[in-house]
Amino acid sequence: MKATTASSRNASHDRQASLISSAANLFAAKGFKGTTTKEIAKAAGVSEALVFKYFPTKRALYTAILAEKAPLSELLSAVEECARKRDDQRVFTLIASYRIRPGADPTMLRLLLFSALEGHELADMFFGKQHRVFYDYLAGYIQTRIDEGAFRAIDPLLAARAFIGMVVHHRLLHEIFDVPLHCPHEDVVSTYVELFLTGLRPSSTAKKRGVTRVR
Amino acid sequence: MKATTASSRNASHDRQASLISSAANLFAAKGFKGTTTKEIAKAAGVSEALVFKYFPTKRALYTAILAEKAPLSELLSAVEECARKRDDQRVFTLIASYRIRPGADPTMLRLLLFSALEGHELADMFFGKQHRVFYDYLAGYIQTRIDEGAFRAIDPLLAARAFIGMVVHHRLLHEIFDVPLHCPHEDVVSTYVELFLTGLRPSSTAKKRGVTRVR
DNA sequence: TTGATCGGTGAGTAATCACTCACCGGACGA
DNA sequence: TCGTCCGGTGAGTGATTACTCACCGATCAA
Repeated sequence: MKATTASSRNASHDRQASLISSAANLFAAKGFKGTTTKEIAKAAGVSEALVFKYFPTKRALYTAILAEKAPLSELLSAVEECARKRDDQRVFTLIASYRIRPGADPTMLRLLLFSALEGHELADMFFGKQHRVFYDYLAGYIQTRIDEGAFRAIDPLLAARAFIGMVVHHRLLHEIFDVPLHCPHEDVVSTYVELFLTGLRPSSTAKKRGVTRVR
Repeated sequence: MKATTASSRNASHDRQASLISSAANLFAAKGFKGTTTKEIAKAAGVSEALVFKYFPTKRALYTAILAEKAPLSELLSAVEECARKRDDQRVFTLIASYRIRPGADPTMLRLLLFSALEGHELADMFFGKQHRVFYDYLAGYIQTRIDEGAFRAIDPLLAARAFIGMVVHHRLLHEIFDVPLHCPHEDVVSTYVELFLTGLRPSSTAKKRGVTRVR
């Protein structure tokens, strides 16, 4: 019944992976509706008909891409290491550098934005895997540091969003809007981290600027 | 030769405006390639053929939208007022509230993102009108306050991007990724402003955390 | 050798796309 | 009353789309 040897199954899997990779680049560059199945086939070096042997519809191919791509976790473990040592500086520097690092490819960010804008069903899941973990983890860490008195009292989720916001917005400007970077990324990272951590430190003098909590 | 009375010219202009408005909503919701001219016509309540009487191509209609939309400047004057009085708190609160305000419609942000992602020729101009002015103005103000000793030394452009980054990212999460807001926007704004301004204040003690400038 | 089962393709198909064109009806000056 | 614009439309046009199908050649167990 099934003559699928190991090698043929490998070859089949390779084809599938190559299709996913080619399609991901095209979808990231031109969006779902902006990419044709003929282009995908040409980019993968096969006929258009073969695409539909591996994926029943164009949308299924798109879904397979979003479901597969979720590369992180090697970062999270490094961050956790620093978090245990309460090295705030390095915790935030790691996260920022990871996102701003020069070689980071824009594919993921563009794919994420396109999927959210075009309202794909899996966009939420994609966002969850790619970003939500950072917010939750960061918010938890910030809460801990507040409890320990290292940070001043602040909504930890908002603080986490603020930091990720700086960093992601920076990528957005650079990769999507082609705004040129006028200084090396290390400086960018350290400036953001410094700005953020300074903003979180408890004031030595009991500060009195009532506008913060109540309007 | 020209029997175009004032009223007819008005009617013509109204049609055009109504087409632009209908099309803008659709383009914002589904992108350029995701929107059909038939849909635009139906949304405006006219025949598809009429769309092409007013705009030679679908792309020309899109271009007209981007070229027209640029609503701000009433904000900038209010900000300048506060800037003259060196009311940092209010300067940044104004800018943040303007972008986070509850009634702000997501059309502009989505249009901006779509145009940048889809690589429209006018995307840069659109971005310039909608956002660049803020960066330049803010960076200038921050530089002034640094010179006056009110803020610590920091790259003013990066600082401006950091602040706008927090705010825009917040909108992005809310409007594009449907992340729920867990607290009222006034609190969000004041938290961000407080975080940012605290991060900019010169340290009373001569601080010594060498990581900031050199890697 | 046979024949069955693969991976792979060229040549379609129906639907949809942006865009065109011949034509309509009513307002208006003569 | 007549002619002439002019805003507006229904019914197309060719091109492109996602997707299908009949078919090919290589491989390999029997």
